Amino acid sequence: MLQAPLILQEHSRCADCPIRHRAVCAYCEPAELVKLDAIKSYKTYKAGETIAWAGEPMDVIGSVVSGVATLSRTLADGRRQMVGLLLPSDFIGRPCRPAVAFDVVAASDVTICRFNAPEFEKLVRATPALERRLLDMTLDELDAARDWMLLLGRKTAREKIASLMAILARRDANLTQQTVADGILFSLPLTREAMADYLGLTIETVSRQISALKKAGIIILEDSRHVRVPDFVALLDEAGDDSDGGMVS
Amino acid sequence: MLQAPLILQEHSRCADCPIRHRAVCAYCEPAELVKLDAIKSYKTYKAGETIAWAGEPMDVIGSVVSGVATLSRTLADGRRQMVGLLLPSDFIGRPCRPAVAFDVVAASDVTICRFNAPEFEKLVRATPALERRLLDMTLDELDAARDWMLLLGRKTAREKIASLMAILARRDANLTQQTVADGILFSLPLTREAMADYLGLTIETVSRQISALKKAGIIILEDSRHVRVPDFVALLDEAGDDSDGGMVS
DNA sequence: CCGAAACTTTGATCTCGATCAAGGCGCAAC
DNA sequence: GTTGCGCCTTGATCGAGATCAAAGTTTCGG
Repeated sequence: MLQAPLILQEHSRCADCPIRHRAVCAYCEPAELVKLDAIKSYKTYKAGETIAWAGEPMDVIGSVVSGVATLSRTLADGRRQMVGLLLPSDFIGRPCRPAVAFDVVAASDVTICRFNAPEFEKLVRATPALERRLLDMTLDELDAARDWMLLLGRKTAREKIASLMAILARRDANLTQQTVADGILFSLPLTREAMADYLGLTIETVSRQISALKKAGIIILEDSRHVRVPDFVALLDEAGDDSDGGMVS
Repeated sequence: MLQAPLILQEHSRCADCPIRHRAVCAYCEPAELVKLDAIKSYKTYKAGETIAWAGEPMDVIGSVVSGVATLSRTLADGRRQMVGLLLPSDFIGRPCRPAVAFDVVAASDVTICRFNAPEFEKLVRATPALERRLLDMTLDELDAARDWMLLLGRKTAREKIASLMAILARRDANLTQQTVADGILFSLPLTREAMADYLGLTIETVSRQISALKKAGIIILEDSRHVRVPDFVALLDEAGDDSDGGMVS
């Protein structure tokens, strides 16, 4: 079970960097916040731009401030699988590892709050609370990855689409603190191709299954990138989990 | 890249517990070994026995000494996906988490070296080196899980089987320190059903693809549970990775 | 406004792996 | 021995999703 995302009010100085809250600040002392402040900078990437290639030296450590980034790997013949979706407040980078393990690509325009890598690692080493927090986050990501393995290995195309919608709806609702009135409204921050790469499908199948869910009344397409879910429980039912619809780290 | 498993010679007192080496001892002081010694016990499970159910309170923390255990999740209608394979020297359990996240099942008779959970966690909290080691291990598992996502989402049945064979061959070779003479010989510690659950296939497809690889000369079946690989590179080629064939944590 | 490019949808057909079905093998109990 | 039970293999058929193909929609620069 994901702990509820921590919203910004706790430390006023975090207002400009949502990330530090969820990813780093949760268990750390105000003193560490100041130290993190000193080594951070912002960078914006255009949609489609590659932020880091697998195998490169690790210099991307930070978090997503806005937009969507993806982690993926591509086989020699071009088949691609996305292995992680990085939404605002998600942490990027593997602390204390020399190289990037998967390609990091901007799915939309993305702004990232970056920490100077060597200094960040030095700070981590010196701060047990930070290290503990990183372990905690990594365990969350591991659980999410394993939930996704169940989806990739055993769910039908329709269940895959419903699961993805449920995750995005939940994330969006958390971010906007929106209550469920005439249904949840959220945006699809991914192209059909990106969804296909995430779900282990083709774009045609993604499109067809979205149409099918629309026809069944489970979702309503405001336009091709905005979805309304009148009955979230019905959506979860389509997703096939008995549990809570899966989580992104 | 997996670091070479640490073999036993480093501390003589570890001789009876291979686990502590790979999972815990690598970075810790001899003093911590003594403390771990004090809270460990062994337990053996029969093949097929469930070691822990998802959702149960976490009291299984330790490592596999011999045999094979699996992590899996099952959908309401019975579809099952294995999300982790726990071979000798692999760590079991999520430090400092209240509940088990996936079913832990013995695939063969399994002996586990268990640590008293509360005391283990206390020791972790008090020992930054241990905590760092756990973070490191968790990152390895995360990478392995994501590699597996690529397999589940995008590889063909034949590539899946070849990938699994490559992983098992590598693990076995590492354990036995065996050199490649007339090929690598290793045992399949899994039933066809377990392989199917791991690869997102059915048992019939697993059986057929193993037969196909046999017919193609990529593998030689000594019997249904023992495989010889005359040319490991040819096997990797069938597995479809450009990289190193994938790793189990 | 037009035109081009990127993205999306829909249709027709094909194929890989699932499903259904039968039989073989190894082993333990009787 | 025979019976029964797990486990594995092989064959025949089916179907979900891939592939091939075409057309509709949105966006953006001119």
